[in-house]
Amino acid sequence: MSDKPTTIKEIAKLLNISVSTVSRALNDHSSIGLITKMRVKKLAAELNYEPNQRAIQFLQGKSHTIGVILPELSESFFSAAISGIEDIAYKRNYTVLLAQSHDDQDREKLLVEKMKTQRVDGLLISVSKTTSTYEHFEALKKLNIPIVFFDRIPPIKNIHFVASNLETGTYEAVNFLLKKGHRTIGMINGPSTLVASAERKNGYIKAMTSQRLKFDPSLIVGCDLSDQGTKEAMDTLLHHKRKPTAIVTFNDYVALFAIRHARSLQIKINEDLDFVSYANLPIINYMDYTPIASVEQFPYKQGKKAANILLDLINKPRNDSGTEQAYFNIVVESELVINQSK
Amino acid sequence: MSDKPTTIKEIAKLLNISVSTVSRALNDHSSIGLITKMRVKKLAAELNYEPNQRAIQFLQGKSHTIGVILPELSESFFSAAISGIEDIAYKRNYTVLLAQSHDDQDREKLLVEKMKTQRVDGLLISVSKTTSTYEHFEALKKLNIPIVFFDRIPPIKNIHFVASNLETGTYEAVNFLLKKGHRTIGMINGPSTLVASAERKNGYIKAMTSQRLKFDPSLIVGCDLSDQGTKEAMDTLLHHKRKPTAIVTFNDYVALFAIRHARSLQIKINEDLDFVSYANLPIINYMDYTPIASVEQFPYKQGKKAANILLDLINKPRNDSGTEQAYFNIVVESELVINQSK
DNA sequence: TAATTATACACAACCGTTTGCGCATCTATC
DNA sequence: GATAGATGCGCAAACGGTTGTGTATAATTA
Repeated sequence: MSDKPTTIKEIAKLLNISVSTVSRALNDHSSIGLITKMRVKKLAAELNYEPNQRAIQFLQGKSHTIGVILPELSESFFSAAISGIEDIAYKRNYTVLLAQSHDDQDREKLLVEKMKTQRVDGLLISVSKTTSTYEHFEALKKLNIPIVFFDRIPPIKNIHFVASNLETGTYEAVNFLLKKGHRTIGMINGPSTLVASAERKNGYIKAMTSQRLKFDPSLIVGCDLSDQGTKEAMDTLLHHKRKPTAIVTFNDYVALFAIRHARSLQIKINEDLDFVSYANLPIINYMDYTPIASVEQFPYKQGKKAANILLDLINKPRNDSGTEQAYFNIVVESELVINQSK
Repeated sequence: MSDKPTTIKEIAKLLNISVSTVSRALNDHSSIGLITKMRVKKLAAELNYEPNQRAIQFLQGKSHTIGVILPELSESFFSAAISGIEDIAYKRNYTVLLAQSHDDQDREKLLVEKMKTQRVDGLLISVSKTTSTYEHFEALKKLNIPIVFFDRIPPIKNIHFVASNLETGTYEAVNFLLKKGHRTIGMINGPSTLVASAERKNGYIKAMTSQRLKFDPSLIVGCDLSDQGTKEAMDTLLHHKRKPTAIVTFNDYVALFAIRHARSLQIKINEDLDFVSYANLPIINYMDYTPIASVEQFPYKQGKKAANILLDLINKPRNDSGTEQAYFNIVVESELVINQSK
């Protein structure tokens, strides 16, 4: 029946007062008399009046909206992250515009563009794997739309970001294995192009050398993270002249496949061979043969932190003068979690 | 340096022409001369002009935005669904406003309210578990903002919805087990308050009776879906006078825990006891002891379908006359997927 | 050549709300 | 009783586009 939402004009007309009076009455402005305020509020309530946010956003040049671009929403890391982002946005009365790049650079560029024309107040982004140029972010910077990069950080200077430091977690993980008595520890690492691979490697090296053990580079094998690649990496390690008694895998998918492969070779998991991985999968606890420990990256927490930083940037007094801008480079320490169930 | 985005006014002033001419030139209106068009477009490109979508949305009373309210983004079913929703929205040039209710009725109400004040063109929602009243949806209806309910459907009349029919999938699942030779089939079902539990039960009964087998209600045990509840349900079934040789579990979490419990009792999975479950978890394929088959609900596909229906509703010519409104009640058939890896 | 018709642009209203400013009316002060 | 200050409200501009209508100039036709 009723079609268009009630406007302030209609209220004004019905009460024979001006729109400005209605507006001020609703906002409890001091210059409006008590009786008028009451009359306006009463009618507004009856008509289910609600201010048109689009109009206000337009008028004020603020959208109270943040854009979020993630590679893949169905990846549990990112869905946990967006959950944290949305929680903070909700709490701080912001709205979330969501989009996924599907790890496609071109789509990512289009999405950044779209976010810009949508006039988001800020952007939170985890860049796609294929992204190799970064000019599309410059445009936002020029418009003073803050960007907070998240988890997947582009290799450029002067940016805000939140990411986990896998080095410390890896260090803990390897140390944990060393304390358990392992001396030959293998690692199935990711592609060397990823920052995350380097961090894992560094953590490994630090742990070994801190125990005055010699670092053997051949115990770290690269992997394209596919099932086939994992299998090949495992075979390389298992045929190594110093056969490892424990293996650190790049992520849970790799771990699970590696474990399965090892079991098919009659290797006894958690007896002959221990695994440590990085937590991507929530249900690892339900499984039978699992890594004995995981490096947890706290995606939900990271999402919350990134969102908070972005909103702080949006609401901080503008950096009008030529004073130097500070960049938030937040590192969420990863942490080793010993698998309880085993 | 540059602060505010370029506006059409600035272009007009620089070229000494009117804003309307600039607008029409940019939109290739026929009444604008070729030379003028070129000049305008050239300058617009130089100034990186982009139309302010917020202004256009405001002017046209359309936001080209759909709201999506889901209970929990970190649940894989919903993250897969939002992925499908976003893909369709992107393809059809709509924008997604995302929020999660955390299965809290009050928060859900607030979010619906917020979506309304944000003037979304339509709403896609999977209602929270605790939602028991439904007036907050009525307000949207009055404003002609279409709602498509999704997966979790409220028990009210005259609504659009997309949901999966678990009855057919369950029927297939039980039938599959019967064909494999099983005669005593147990079921760990969910709380009887859920529609989904009834659907599973009905599918079970239909499959049994269609094979002229007697339906034994005591072989279906309810479960609160907790680990402890699962364990108790399993014990009930395993101590049943007719010990089942196969069990259908409410979801993968229940299945995995049930399997672990059975194994701890020295029961040989897939020899002494077969399991069939409902697919919630993407990585079930990586596991060692898994259900031999799963009822797949295609959340990604459901998300796409729901989004498409919503956008069709938004863009269909208004139902001005008193003609009856048709309601989309789309049922996405669930489907039995035989576990390949076993 | 005058009348007609395109052509190419400008003017102005509009969307819903906020907000600075101006202007009455009333009360208090001297 | 005149003046000052407070009180309560209206007017109008502004945000950035779109679009219907008006109008001057140029091209076409009779």
